[in-house]
Amino acid sequence: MITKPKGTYDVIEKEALKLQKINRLIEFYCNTYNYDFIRTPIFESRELFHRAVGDETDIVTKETYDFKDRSERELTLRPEGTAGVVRSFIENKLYGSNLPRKFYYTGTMYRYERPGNGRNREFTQFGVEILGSNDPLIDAEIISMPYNLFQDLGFKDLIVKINNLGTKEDRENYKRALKEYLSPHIHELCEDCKRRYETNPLRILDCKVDQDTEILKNVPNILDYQSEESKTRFNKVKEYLNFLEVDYEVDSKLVRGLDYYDFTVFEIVLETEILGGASTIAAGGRYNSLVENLDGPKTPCIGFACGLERIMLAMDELEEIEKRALDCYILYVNEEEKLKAMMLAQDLRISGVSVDYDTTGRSLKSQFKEADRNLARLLIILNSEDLKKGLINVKDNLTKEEIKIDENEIIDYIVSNG
RNA sequence: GCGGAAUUGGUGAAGUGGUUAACACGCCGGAUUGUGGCUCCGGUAUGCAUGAGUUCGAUCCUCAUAUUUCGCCCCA
Repeated sequence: MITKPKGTYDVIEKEALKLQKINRLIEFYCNTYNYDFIRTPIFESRELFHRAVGDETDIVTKETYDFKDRSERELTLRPEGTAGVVRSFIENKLYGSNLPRKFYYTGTMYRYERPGNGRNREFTQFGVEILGSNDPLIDAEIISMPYNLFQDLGFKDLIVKINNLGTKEDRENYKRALKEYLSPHIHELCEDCKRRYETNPLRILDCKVDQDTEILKNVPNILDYQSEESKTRFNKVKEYLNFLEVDYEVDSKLVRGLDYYDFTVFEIVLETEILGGASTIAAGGRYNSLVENLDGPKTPCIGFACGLERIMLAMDELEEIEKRALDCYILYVNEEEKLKAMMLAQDLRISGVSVDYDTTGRSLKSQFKEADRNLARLLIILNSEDLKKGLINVKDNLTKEEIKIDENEIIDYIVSNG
């Protein structure tokens, strides 16, 4: 038997219902927020991700699916969605007018990592990118949008964590102060942090091992190392979030794994047993230098991405999603009736009524069961005797009332009662 | 990339080194000679993740592989 590749999964049955529900809600929300749909390639040139996500990030150094095509082009399966959107924005010269551009997408992303609960090698992200506005109001809006959407889905225990990374200069200043503070304590840190001290000191902040030590508790605060302008900006974002009634907490140790972020960064966390260690369901931030770094004009941007698999997992805690109900199920026994069932189904379907009937040779009893499994509202029970008189039996599957309808009026009757 | 656990039908699962692998749900058929969802009866794994080994004999022991899962790392 051929099995699915490691870290992939099939969306079927209950999962399919959950995904459809999420997708409908996403579509609805993005319309109300006036976000335009965008689709970009699943694979891009390798260089794009190296330059956008960052050469030294874990995502690029050890998690990408890289391959060469038959013409030796170096390609990479996208590990995230922002780079492709920004590339498209630049390549199609969308920066000329109509700023800001607001895009949303859903699509599969690929990261070669250890699969587990809420982590897959092929996974789906819903994301939004707003290019061309540096207004703190946009920061607040892009945080409140998924926040509202998740609440609408039924999630209660949402925690929004925000932080301000400031400008590149701010971060350089802070890194210097951080290293200065940590240098006498290096030997007390965990092995990973010793390495991070040189490569990416900011990441020490959210280390799980050293988190509770005195050293990290008294670490300098990134918010104290920012310019007045940066601080003012952050205060505006928080003020707007208050107005939008987003319940947030400032987490000065929140740093993100992608290099392109500056100023506002945020995570939306869902506290639930089901998700275990994978409780961040959406995350994003501002990336004001990325367009420029990818050879476009200087354009301030912000975006977020949300992992649909994690949401689907967490939805198990919510009430059951009901299956799509069928308007009508046709039951028959003999060949003559079967032919009639087929033709009736065709006429009804053309009229916009959802209809089905058995094609496996089931007994009449089983056909009733099958109708119930499909949550059929009306049953058409064909009967040769009545058919000869031009009559068709229609049974209401709720009230169990059955009536005989003239063959010529059947379509109208079903359409108006279905 | 490192360490732990798991893998029996459509599903939930019990079980044993030796004839026909419990039980339940589901599904299919019948009782009900064309109107069901209750009841009763019957059927439903030539196989216990895959491959190899030990053995007279393995689903059960050993090893390898795959997948899943928990923690680390990282992230959505």
